[in-house]
Amino acid sequence: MPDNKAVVKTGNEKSISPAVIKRLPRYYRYLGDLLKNDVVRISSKELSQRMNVTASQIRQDLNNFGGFGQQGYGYNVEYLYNEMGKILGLDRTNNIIIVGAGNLGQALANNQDFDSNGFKIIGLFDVNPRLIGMTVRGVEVYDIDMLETFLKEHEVMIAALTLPKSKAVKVAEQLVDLGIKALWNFAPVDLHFSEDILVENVHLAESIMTLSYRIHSQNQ
Amino acid sequence: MPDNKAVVKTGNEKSISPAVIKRLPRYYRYLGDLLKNDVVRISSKELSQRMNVTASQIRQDLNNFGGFGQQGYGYNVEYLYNEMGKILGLDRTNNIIIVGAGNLGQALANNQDFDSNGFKIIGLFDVNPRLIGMTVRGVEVYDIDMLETFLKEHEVMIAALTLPKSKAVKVAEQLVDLGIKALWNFAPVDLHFSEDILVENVHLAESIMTLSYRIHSQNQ
DNA sequence: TAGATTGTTAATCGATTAACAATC
DNA sequence: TAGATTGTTAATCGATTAACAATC
Repeated sequence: MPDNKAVVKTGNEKSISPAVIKRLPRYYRYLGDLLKNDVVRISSKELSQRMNVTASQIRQDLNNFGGFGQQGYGYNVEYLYNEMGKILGLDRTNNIIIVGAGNLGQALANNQDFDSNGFKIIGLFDVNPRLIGMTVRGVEVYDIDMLETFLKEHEVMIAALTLPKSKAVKVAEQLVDLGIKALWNFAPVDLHFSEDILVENVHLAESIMTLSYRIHSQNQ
Repeated sequence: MPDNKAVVKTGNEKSISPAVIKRLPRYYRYLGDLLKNDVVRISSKELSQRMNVTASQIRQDLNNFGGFGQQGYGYNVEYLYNEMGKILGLDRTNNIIIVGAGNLGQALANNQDFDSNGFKIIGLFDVNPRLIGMTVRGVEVYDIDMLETFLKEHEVMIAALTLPKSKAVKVAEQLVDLGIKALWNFAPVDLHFSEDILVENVHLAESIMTLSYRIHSQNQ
């Protein structure tokens, strides 16, 4: 009987490095722009010049997911754009709720970029009675007490956390308990859950601080 | 006559790697939290456990800027916090203008985190007559035509760009012409200027896309 | 002093770039 | 076919981790 070690697969066979993953949306954006400008094909070299990266990196990155190009030709823009969209999970509708309907939550709800990429904001939640009942771009603001009911009735994977630091951790725990799988966290705290709960942080204060650092370190 | 090559310095003698720079604000945040909780001293080991990084990395990162610790003792939290603040340029007032006074611009203007770290939003600008004249948290929204006048009267290094993609590039060029040194760009475009103009991007669409990628690639 | 913990050098790991054979 | 450009392997570069002598 032949031993069949290495036959059992660990789920994620070839895991893609975080560095690569972070670059994917930028490729997608450039390809979308090219498509809009009716560019039919592009070589890794030309794309590299536009994006200010190396052609080698582009080819390496793309080949993590398959051979999308053709020798002597380059890449078909529309095909590659669509394939990248599938890789990014943009070929389906990703329902999102926004918890915290203040300025930032409303700004997200109003952002058209999301809709056009398959993200659909289907509800905002807040504790503030002045906000509850409002609609933002057609999306209602619900009482945060309605979360459980709402999440039973709608399939939602992603919750954006646009609420004060003090409430973020507790609400995040509640959301995870209610079945949310991914947190898009705008609060200046680090959230820790089990491995299968995904967290993507947008730390604005940290972003502006790195800019400040660079300004003040510029000339020594 | 001794040759004195290597005496002329290139300005930035030991340039800090981008990876390190990006971690600095997070250290600063943790130290601030520790300080608030009246923790007087902390070892790299304990901090590493709280932050979920290696102690080695913390020591390496900090030692890019000097020896802030003491053998056998660790780091004095208040001292290190203050030193990090200086490194990040938070020990002075950093004036900011926000160009684009929509939801996102208003959200930034309302964000208290910035004030407490030495960032001061001193003006918003927009083309929309409905917004012009409004105040957000005490800060006025000006006609975008007033930019030149305003920037002559105020010392501003940083401009936040919270306006539509279509206008971002042109307005950015105008701001650079008017002497702005750093752009905090929220529009989904890449801005390219000469080396001394700093750009920090916050690409929200790209952020949510990486989350989407991770969701859909989770189980194969 | 003994114990703890830094600062720093050396080793490892991972990511980027270069090179080129394969091939359209 | 000849030229162009990919896919992929190998070389380089940079960042992280480990180790430990220095020292408080």
